[in-house]
Amino acid sequence: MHLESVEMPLSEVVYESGATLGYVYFPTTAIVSLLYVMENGASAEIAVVGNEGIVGVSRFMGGKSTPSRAVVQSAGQSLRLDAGFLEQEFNQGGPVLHLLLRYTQALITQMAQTAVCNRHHSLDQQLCRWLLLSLDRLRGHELVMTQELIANMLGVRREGVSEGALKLQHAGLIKYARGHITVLDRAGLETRTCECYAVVKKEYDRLLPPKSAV
Amino acid sequence: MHLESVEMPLSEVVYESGATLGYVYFPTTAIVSLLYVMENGASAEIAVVGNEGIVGVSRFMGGKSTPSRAVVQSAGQSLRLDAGFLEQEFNQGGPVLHLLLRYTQALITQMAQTAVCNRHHSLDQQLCRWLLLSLDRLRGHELVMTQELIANMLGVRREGVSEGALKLQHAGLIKYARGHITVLDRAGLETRTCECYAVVKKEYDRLLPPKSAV
DNA sequence: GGCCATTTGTACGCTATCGCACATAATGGT
DNA sequence: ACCATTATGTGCGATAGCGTACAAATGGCC
Repeated sequence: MHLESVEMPLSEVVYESGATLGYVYFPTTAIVSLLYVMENGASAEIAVVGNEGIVGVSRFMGGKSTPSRAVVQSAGQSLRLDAGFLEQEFNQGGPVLHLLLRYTQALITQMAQTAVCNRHHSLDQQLCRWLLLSLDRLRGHELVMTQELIANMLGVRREGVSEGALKLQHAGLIKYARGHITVLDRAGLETRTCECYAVVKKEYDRLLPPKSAV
Repeated sequence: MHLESVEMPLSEVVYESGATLGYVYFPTTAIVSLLYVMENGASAEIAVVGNEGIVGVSRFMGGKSTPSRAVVQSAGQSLRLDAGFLEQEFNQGGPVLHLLLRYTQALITQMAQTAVCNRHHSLDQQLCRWLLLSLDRLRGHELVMTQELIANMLGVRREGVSEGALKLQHAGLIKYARGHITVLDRAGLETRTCECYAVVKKEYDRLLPPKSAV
């Protein structure tokens, strides 16, 4: 069979910047972060992919690689599909092709909104957005993630995340403990985040209605 | 014929956020900016499209619309194609499909890099990047563009652009005069800009080698 | 039970950019 | 030639986030 389940441990690099992708991944319980690492080592997250999406879009888009890196943000499982097989399927057109492309458009929206958010919104707002994005892609209400790692994703200082997380904790929205965040008040986060979260969410719902499946 | 030439005046809105696209456009001499306008009116450019690309990618990606707006950044001409016709062509697969998708991937790279750049680089660097992106899509060395408009694109204050442009002018890299910028030293701009420009440029060259045509 | 590495909290000066206010300069229409 | 409009230059205090340094707390491990 071309499709097999694989375990994805936290911080695993799914693919490296510029590398040709041998597989594409459909996260089931894992969450994967697409991020760009700069020459000086600083990084910034470009998009998040969970069970709604596909890691390795560039493979069927024709480029086979991208300048970004994919890292496991939340450990879990994914279905791995041979890229050559997917390409074949893709080239036959039909519903598979259209579903993949609609997902890609949703991904584009997320990237675009990330650009806007990076430009205009406060660290606090972005932190809330990030927590919500992760939460949407998780089963429960707890994420395993240090402030250091969140800072890497957002492309900010760890101290900044520390302060932001404290505010949220004091407000009773989250509970933080050595790499374990429990979200207590989801609605509260939605109040504090910027419009970017809702824009992306709405677009995902529009392009990928819950019923659709491969 | 399905393809016709249209004039695109400066600042024309090619399509509005959320609107269904009736046409897609292949700029020949025009340059189009994709930007997102926030609730409070502030905006940020997400990508630029010139004669290398297509305005209205979302149409064949399946979404028919996007949350962003397309505005003419530099007046000129474009070829306009009926979206339905393109879709039809697209669905037949083959080289047209693959070219469009490769372009879309290049566009994705540009958006991703914009996100990174917004996060990490200085206004001065971003200004240089912006000038180079425009320059690459123009015939000559002169762009018609007020500082106010550049500020809108970059999502920064007009005063910031003013200061940045002055520095460049004093360094002899550009000449600025009431909405007319002449680039005198392209290499100088490349020195001052961040790595983002080169990353995107390289990826465009890789995905869309000069010889390819529809 | 105690040690050490990891994670988180806090402080402080620095810088880029913002928001606002206003001065100056060039252009075009009448 | 004049004036209104548009475009650009400049100054200032405010602030968000940075870089750095260090302290405190927690949990794993021997």
